[in-house]
Order: sequence, then C-alpha cells, then structure tokens
Amino acid sequence: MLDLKFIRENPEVVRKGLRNKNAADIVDNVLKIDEERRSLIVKAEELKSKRNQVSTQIPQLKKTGKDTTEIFAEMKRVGDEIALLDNNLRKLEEELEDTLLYTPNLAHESVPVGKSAEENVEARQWLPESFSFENDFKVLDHIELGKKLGILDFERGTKISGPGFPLYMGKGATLERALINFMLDSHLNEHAYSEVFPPVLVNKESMKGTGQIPKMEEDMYFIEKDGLYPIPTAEVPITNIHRNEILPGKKLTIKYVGYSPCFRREAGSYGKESKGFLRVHQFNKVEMVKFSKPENSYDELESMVKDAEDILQALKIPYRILLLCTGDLSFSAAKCYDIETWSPAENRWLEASSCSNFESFQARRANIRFKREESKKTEFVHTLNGSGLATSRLMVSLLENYQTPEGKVIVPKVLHKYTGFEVIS
RNA sequence: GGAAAGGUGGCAGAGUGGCUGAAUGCGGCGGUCUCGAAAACCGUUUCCCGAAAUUUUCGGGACGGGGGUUCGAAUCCCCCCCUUUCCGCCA
Repeated sequence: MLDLKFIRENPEVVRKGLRNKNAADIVDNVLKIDEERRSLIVKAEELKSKRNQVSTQIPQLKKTGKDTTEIFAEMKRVGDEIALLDNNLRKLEEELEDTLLYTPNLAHESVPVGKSAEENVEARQWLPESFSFENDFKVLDHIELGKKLGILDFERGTKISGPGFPLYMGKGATLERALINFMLDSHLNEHAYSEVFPPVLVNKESMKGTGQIPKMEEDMYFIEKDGLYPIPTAEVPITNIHRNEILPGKKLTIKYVGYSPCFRREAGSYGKESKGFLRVHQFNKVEMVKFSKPENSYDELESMVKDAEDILQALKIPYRILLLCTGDLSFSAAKCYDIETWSPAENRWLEASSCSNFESFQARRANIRFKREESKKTEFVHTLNGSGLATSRLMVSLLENYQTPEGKVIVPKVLHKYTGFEVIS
C-alpha cells in the first residue's frame, strides 16, 4: 500500500511512477477523497470535543439537583450528528482503502523504465567451468529423461490430482528432498538465516498483508469452507509472522528461511510453457524473507541475490541475473532481480528465483513496524523476499545439464551426502 | 463436534455506567547513592488520526473485532473471532 501522506505531498511523483508500472492513475481520486475525509474529521472532532466537555460537567449538575433534560436533548442532537458524520467518514475511508489496496507499489529510482519483459536488463551471467551452450549429443528434455529414468511421472500425477501436479518417484523424489535440504542447510550455515517451517494454509488478512489479494485473488486457491488460502509462496506466512507488531530496532535485519510447497492456480495460462515442470500448480520452494531498516534494504537485496547465487554456483548450474524493468515488476515490488537457469533442451533461460525489495509496501498493509533505538520513533520496516530457490525449474536445469550421452544423470557433488547416490540411471 | 470459563498496557492483574489511557505489582529506561554492582529511593514508560504552528502545542480515537443501548460505555445488550479447561474424535 502506498503512503497516503506521500501521495498528498508528491502527487506528480506518484502519477509518473504509476504510469511506469502500467497502472491506473488514482492520484486525483485519492486526493479528492482524502480532502473530503479530512474536512469531515475536523467537523466530527469539534462536536466530540463539545460532547466531552459537557459530559464532565454532568455529574456535578446531577449532584446539585439541576434539571438536565434540556442539556440531554441538546446532546442527543449532537450525538446524532456525530453518528452521521462518522458514518460518512467510514464510507470514505473504505473507498480510500479500497483504491489503495488495488494500487501497485512504485519502482525504485534504480529500476530501468520499460514496458514489458523485453526491456529487462541482464545484470550478469555465471557459467560453470568447461560449460558450453552447444552440446555434442542430443540432450533429452526433463520430461522424456524423467520418464526414461523412472523418476518423474507426470501422467500419474495428472491421474491423482490433475495436470500440473508433478509426481516424483524413486531417486527423483530423493533428489528433490536432497535439493531442499541442501538449500536450507546452506542458508542456515553459510548465510545466517533462521529456519522456519510455516503453515501452508493462511487466512485472508495474511494474503492481504503481502499483496496477493484483493488484486490477484483469481490466481489463488481458496478453501471456501474454512476461509483459508493455500499459499502461493512461503513469503506469505513468513512475512506475516510479524504482522501487527512493532519490532525492536536492534533486532533488524531479521532473516528467515523456510521450505514450503507452493500452490498456484495459474488461471488462463494453459498452453504456453505448461509442459512438465515449466508451469505447475504445486511446486517446492525454499524462501528467504528479510525485515530490514529502510536505509539497509537495498544492500540486503543485493546480498539476498548473492545468497541465491551461491546455491547455483555450488550446484554448478549456469544462470543469469535479470534486473526487471518497471513494466515487468510485480504488484508489490519496488525492485526485483530474477535469476534464470539454463535449459539446454529448451535452449533458453528459465526463471528459478525472484528476489525483491518491497520497501514499506507490504509493511504498511500488514502493519509491520520497528522502533528506532535512538529516537524511539516507530516506522514501517522494509520487507524483502527471494526464492532460494524453487526446485521445479531448478530440477529441469539440473537434469538437463547433468545428463550424459548415455542418458544417465550425474548427481552434483554437493548433493551426494544428501542423496546417498551419485548417478541416476 | 459438545460443555464451561475467559480476552484490559511488554507481562501479571484491578476496575462492572461519569476527571479511568486506565489502580497496583513485575519488567524496561533515566537518575540519586556506590570504586563498581546489588538493594533502597525518586522519576519515567502504548499506539493511531487530525488541526495549527515546525519538531512543539491543542483536539479526537483505541480495553480481542464489529454493531447497538445511553447525554455519556473498558463497564450493559447482540454478532463474530481467539484463548484456556473438560468430554468426544484423531496423525
């Protein structure tokens, strides 16, 4: 959620920022409602002040036996008018809140302005030693390879649940588990995150806090009977750990990492990219979440990207980093890096991670604040999160990059102690 | 799922219609004392919104959430949420 005061004081900045993000211009509307709102507040508060004054005198009057009928009648009218004003005020505030909840975050000034994904900027690439984009044998894609090796069974996954629900078998299941454990251990031991294991069904307030609803409600699963949403990412429960809290400034930056399955409806995205692991309704992800002071959040974003990169470098999987342009940034993000891993069979890069700074956008929605040690002032924290990483796309790159001409898959060395085997054949 | 009790400041816990943003205790912070510490004593200790002035003054609001009664609600009534205990069910 954008800061109402900021909109009031910087209407042109907001207008331009929204345009860059391909979003509707709500500035005039917001300013108009806000002005009306404040004038109502002034009127209502004058009356309340009067009511309070009179109220303190009433016990005295009663004690001295004065007749209060006249005053009570007058105060009744005042009370009715207050109720009326408060009612109108509530309506305006609802309208304001509604508008703001549907309005995306503005991009940071370091984000390149662009219309769509084509204008994203490649920040850097990392390729393992002796890596080549050309292969001297025909690389099987992960679907065919997974089937041949008996480690992925998309048909039976579809039978059990429907398309987009992958079923891992045998060494495929073990490899998946190994990846998750390896990533968690790395972030705990090398990068000093604390581990959490969050609930995967969350309530409406939590979804609102991180920005998935109301705007993106269509993309979310929803269990009507209990009013709960299966999470699209562990970002939701982990960020909401501190909803409605004021954190001591000295505890920041707080860094959490957690594994969770993720559920996405992916409404309307069938066809393109929907084969195998490329677009699924359920996948596994290790997620990093940070709560930081505003002045540190951009350094924290860079270090979070590095934390994700460390995983890929340890696994020796080729990747590149994209800095997303304003038009491709997600609803809540102020700045975002995507990490894409190389798929030899697809002959293209696949998004395996997304690391974003939300600045105070989520914090304002979820009411997550901190108290400065020096000034004792409370301010909104900055929240960040990043995949570290999602296993599905990673698995595609891993299987494809590590396959041999004979159709086996070598297990990356760092995973051996987690898998207990070195080759899948 | 059934029954009962209960939700008040960081915590414990008073208040059951009117100077109660809220007693008291603990904790926290600052000070006195001390070479230092403890003890003791003194002081201090929530958050949101608005107006004016520019980091201060004034006003309004908040006792789980929402609505109602009333001149006036932490206090009375209704709905919802949550917690605890007992019973049932259960990995």
